[in-house]
Amino acid sequence: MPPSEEYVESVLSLVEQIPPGRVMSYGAIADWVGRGGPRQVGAVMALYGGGVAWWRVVRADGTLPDSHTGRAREAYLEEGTPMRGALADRPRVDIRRAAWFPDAS
DNA sequence: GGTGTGACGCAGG
DNA sequence: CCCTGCGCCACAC
Repeated sequence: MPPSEEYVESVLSLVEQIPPGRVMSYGAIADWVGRGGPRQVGAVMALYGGGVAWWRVVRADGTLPDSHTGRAREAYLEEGTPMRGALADRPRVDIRRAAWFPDAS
């Protein structure tokens, strides 16, 4: 069984609010929606994240899933997302500068 | 009930 | 920087 429709909606709608150049971690999203955990958020993104800015959802340490690092780099360059080692083969978002929360614009 | 599995998180070594 | 181990939530077997 896939996650409930409401849960999927609450997660995706939150992801859609993340401004360009900013990111949220799986755990932060889970805390904000108040249901499930980081792994549930990850499951939602894996199944239904294709329609949103999935590259703005990263791990708490700023890294991304290996399969997405390559495709995300171009988006990061365009949006000017703060990164560490932008030119390295393993790009890493500077989570401390790029982290975003709904109430903090 | 028990076990395994994840687009995870965090503390240790 | 690397690798482990354990906690975590929900689900499938």
